[in-house]
This record gives sequence, C-alpha cells and structure tokens, in this order.
Amino acid sequence: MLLRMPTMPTAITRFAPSPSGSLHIGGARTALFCWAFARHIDATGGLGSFLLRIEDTDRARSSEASAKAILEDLAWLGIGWSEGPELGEIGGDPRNVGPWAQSARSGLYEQYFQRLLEAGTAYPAFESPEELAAMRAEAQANKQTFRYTQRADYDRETALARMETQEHVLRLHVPAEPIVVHDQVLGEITFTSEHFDDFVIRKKDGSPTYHFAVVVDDALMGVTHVLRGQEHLNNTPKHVALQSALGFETPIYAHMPLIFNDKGAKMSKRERDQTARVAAREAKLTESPIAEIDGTTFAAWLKDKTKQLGHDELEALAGHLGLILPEVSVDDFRRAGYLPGVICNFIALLGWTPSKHEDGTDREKFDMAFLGRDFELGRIGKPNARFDRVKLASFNQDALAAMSDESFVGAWSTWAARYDSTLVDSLGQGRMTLLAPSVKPRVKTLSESRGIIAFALAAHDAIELDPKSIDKVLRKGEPSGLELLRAFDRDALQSWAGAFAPEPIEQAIAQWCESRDMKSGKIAQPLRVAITGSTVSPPIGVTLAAVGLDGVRTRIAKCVEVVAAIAS
RNA sequence: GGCCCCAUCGUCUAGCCAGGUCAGGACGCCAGGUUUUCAUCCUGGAAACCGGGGUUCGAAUCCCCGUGGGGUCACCA
Repeated sequence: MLLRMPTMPTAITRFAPSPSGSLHIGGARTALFCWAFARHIDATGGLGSFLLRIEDTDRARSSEASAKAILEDLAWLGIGWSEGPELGEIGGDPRNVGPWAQSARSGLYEQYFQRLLEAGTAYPAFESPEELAAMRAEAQANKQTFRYTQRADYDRETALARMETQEHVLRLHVPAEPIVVHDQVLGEITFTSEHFDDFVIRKKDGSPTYHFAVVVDDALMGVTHVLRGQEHLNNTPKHVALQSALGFETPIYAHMPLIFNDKGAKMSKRERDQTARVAAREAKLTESPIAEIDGTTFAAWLKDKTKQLGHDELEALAGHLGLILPEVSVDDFRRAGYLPGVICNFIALLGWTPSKHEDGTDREKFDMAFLGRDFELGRIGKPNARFDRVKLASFNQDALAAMSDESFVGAWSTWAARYDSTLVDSLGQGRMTLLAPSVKPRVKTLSESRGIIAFALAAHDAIELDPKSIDKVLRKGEPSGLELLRAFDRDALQSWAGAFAPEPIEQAIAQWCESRDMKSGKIAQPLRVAITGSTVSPPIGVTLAAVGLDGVRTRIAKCVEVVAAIAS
C-alpha cells in the first residue's frame, strides 16, 4: 500500500458565520453548498477542503454560546468541516492556518494595514460619526448619494502625524478604474468606481472591519472559492479592490440566490415574533400570560414590532397560545422533528438542480453522498427562491415513511428524548415500537407524533368523547354501536385468552363479526370512539393493543356509562 | 433615490448558453379508486413562458425597451 503524503487541497471553500444567534436556514444552505463543492472536488480527482471560520469582529454582538450552537447545528445536518474549530472528530488545523475566530487573529492584520499605509492606498480619516452623519444628511437633502472620498485638503504628512494623537479610522483609496467581478453564477458584472466610496478598513478601536478581515483571512487561509449569498454581491468589488491593493489573488466567486419566506420577503427570525404578536393581539392579551416573560418586557414587545423575545420565551408564549411558529433557524426545524438529511435535500433544491436520472427523468430526492458527488457550480440558478414549508413537510413525511420500523423508532426516540421526554417516559420503548408502524405514515414531522398517540397517553377514565362521533357511530343503527360495544366486550374481551396484540385482536374482531354476519367496520368504529374519543386512530388492532386489555375494558365501560346517561 | 441582480404552472423547478418538444417533473389543489376510520398507496385532471418591440421561415430560448420583484448603500457582518 502506498502511504499518502499530506497533500495540499486543490480547492478550498469556507463558511464564516458571525456568532450572533442561531444558524439561519439560509446560512445552512450556504454552508451546505460550500461543503458540497469541496466534496465534488474530491469526487473529480482533486482534494477539496471546506473550512469554517468564526467571524466575530463585532465583539458586542458575538457570543461563545452562539458559536458553539452553530457548530453543533452544522454537525447535526451532516455538514462537516475539514478545517476549523474542533468538535468531536470534525475540524482541526492540518495546514496550520488558524486560529479560526477573527477575535483571535487581531495580531495578523497589522502588517497588512501598514503595507497599505506605506503604499498610500490606505489613509487615515478623522471625521467623527456625527460629522459623517451630517455629511450623509446633506447629500440626501440634495438628492445625492453620499460617497466618502479623500478630502481635497488631504495632506499625507499632516495626516500621518495627526494619527499619533487623534482618533481615526483607516480607509481604502479605491481605484478609479471600473472593477469587473467574474461570478460563476451571475456572469461578468462591472462596477464603476464612482458608485462605491473609500470604505473603512480599520475601525477607530484598531480592529479590522469585516471587509478587511475577510479578505486577509481568506487569502491567508488559501481560500480559492467563495460561495455566499447574493446579499454580498455589492461587497465584492470592495473585496476585489482590497485584494489587488494587498497583492492577493482574487478567489473564484459564486453568489447564490436568496431564500425568501412565503410572502416573498427575506426569511427572518423577526417573523416568528411577528406571528406570535399578531396572535397575542387577537387573543386580546394585555399582560404577560406566562411566568417566563415579565410584564414590562411583554408590554413593550407587544407594542413595538422591532422588539424580539428570547428563543425560549417565544416558544413558551407560542405554547400558551397553541401556536406553531414558522421555523427559521436550523434548531427550529430540528425541534419540529425534521430529519437532517431531508433539510439538506430540500434546501439544496432551493437554487440548485441536481443532474437527471439515467433515464432522463428529473431527480429530486437524494442523500448527502449524492449531493457531494453531483454538486456543480454551473447548476446554481439565479432567481431567488421561496421556502415552501408544505413541500418540505411532504419530503419529510416521505423520508419518515421510507424508514424501516427499527430506524424510525430510533429517530423517534432520539428526537423525543431531546424535545419531548415525557413521551418516551410514559410510552416506554415497548409501546413506541408497537405504535411506530402506525405513526410513521401519519406524521409529517416527529413532533406531530404526539397527536397520533395522545389516546395511548391519556388516563383510561378521562377520554373526552367527541359528541359528533357519539351521534354518528354509537347511537345510530340497529343494533346501535353502543349495544355492539357491550356485546363485543361480553363475547370477546371478558374471556380474552392469550396475547393482547394487534394480530389476534384483528382476528377476534373478524371472527366475531363473521358470526354475526356483519362488516368489521361496524364494531371497529364504536371501539375507536370508546378508546380514543374520536373516529380517527391507527388500525384498530394497534389502537387496542396500545391501551391494553384492562384499559380497553375500562374505557368501554366508561363510554357505555357516559353515552347511556346522555340517552336517558 | 443611486448602483447591482433577477423574471416559466400558486410554489420549487426542467427546457434557455449551441432557436423547431402536445413547455416536462415535484409539492399543493381538484376528481376517482383501494383500505374497518384516518393516513399511506394507485389513477386521472386543472394549472405557466410578465408586457411590448425587434432578429428569424420559426422565439420560453437571441437583442432592445418597459413593467414587476429582490439585494445593497454603517467605524454590522
């Protein structure tokens, strides 16, 4: 066997989230495409690397917890990075290009600032934020677009001297020539220099701005392909200008279409607040209905549509209002019970098309391994895409239904252990296994399972009987459903022998009905109502088995009692 | 408002680059069927080339102009 020497990657992509919240579904797609591109390079004989960097130059908004959560969400989705912060087996620094958090890289930037300053392509500027604001206001009053350009009275010697004693920022002197961006998705785009200004590259406090840090870090880390959302398109000429000023090579850019909500606007965490706010107003809430949110916070939030509640507070409120909030971050989808593979499959389809099947038909369902092999920049589309939750749900339902019973139980218990532990506790592994085949085709998300199995969790003497169902299946007919229930209990259940399991139960029902020369639906529906309270439930054998013989008989007795009382 | 991007069924999209197809698929919707309920499953159906000019024998496809939508204009990233 040939021992492979450590090889340099032939293509390097990167995902650089700023840790100021949970991972947005749009960010997940960006990461997914970066990952997929690197895997595609592997599949075509090269060596691809997907690296992860933490963009925390804005210290005030960044948090360690958020960074960790983003990493975990990515790992859960199956989007592993070959270089970056370590998380279990994922990450590492084989090429020694870290550290990965920009806040830990501050020392690296200084020499590049100096280089630019010496070359005269960067210069200090001394205007205060207030002065700048005034200049912008004035430009606006004259219906002009404000652009910062070097002052006419700028003098290098004086400015450099002034730097020593006075607060200042560093700005890049942008070249007069147009900047042409070659984008793999959008094609060639020309930006004329009069439309962007001498932007800030070093803040007053000495830290680099995003533009500067990105350009330097990407170059130092050897990033060859920058895949990012189209909202960054207008930043690209700045980055290109910076690269040429710094003598760096310009990476290959690919700007991907944006993901919108069903209203055609950018998906945002804010819409979750808005959904809850509308519901709260409709419910005529004036003060906080739950302990998690204090009164003044609630009142302010209710009035001001720019205010946002914390994640848990919002969830608690939604729970109180019986509301399902639109999922926006990866964690929302995870909590709702979507499978990671399905999420990746679905978001990959938002703006990208896989190759066709061998027989020429369209392909829509695929796994991560396929995506990694098949991904090509050329098949990224241009138009922005709306996020259709209904279709996602359908994909998830299909994926759930396609699982073996064993793996479904696995996925179901894993999810429940994390988000609905009472379900695991009260159902137990045995009844989960029993119910799994019935739950599987009936849910779109794992969280919907609770509705399907609620009857099994309820107390035997506390079944709420649906009045319509009582009328329809218990009181009508000759003999009535209620009488059949009594008879079935007496004939079949009272002296039940052997296992009380789906198969024998179904057989017993079939035999009992045959002896009376009637269809089995005649007794199945009354049983459903007595056991679950409604006419809708899993197959009757499973339904009865899940409740147990004693439970079934108790529920029948209770039902007979209640309905008889109504009748008299 | 300046600049930039985009435009095929309600939605995601194939087809466009290298003009000629009943404009295909998926989700959803509608109608049937299977099933002891529901769900699953099966069959069928309605549903789109933003508008106007050009180029061409021929335009969803190429060009121009409109219109519409979106992004972006910070010492945030």
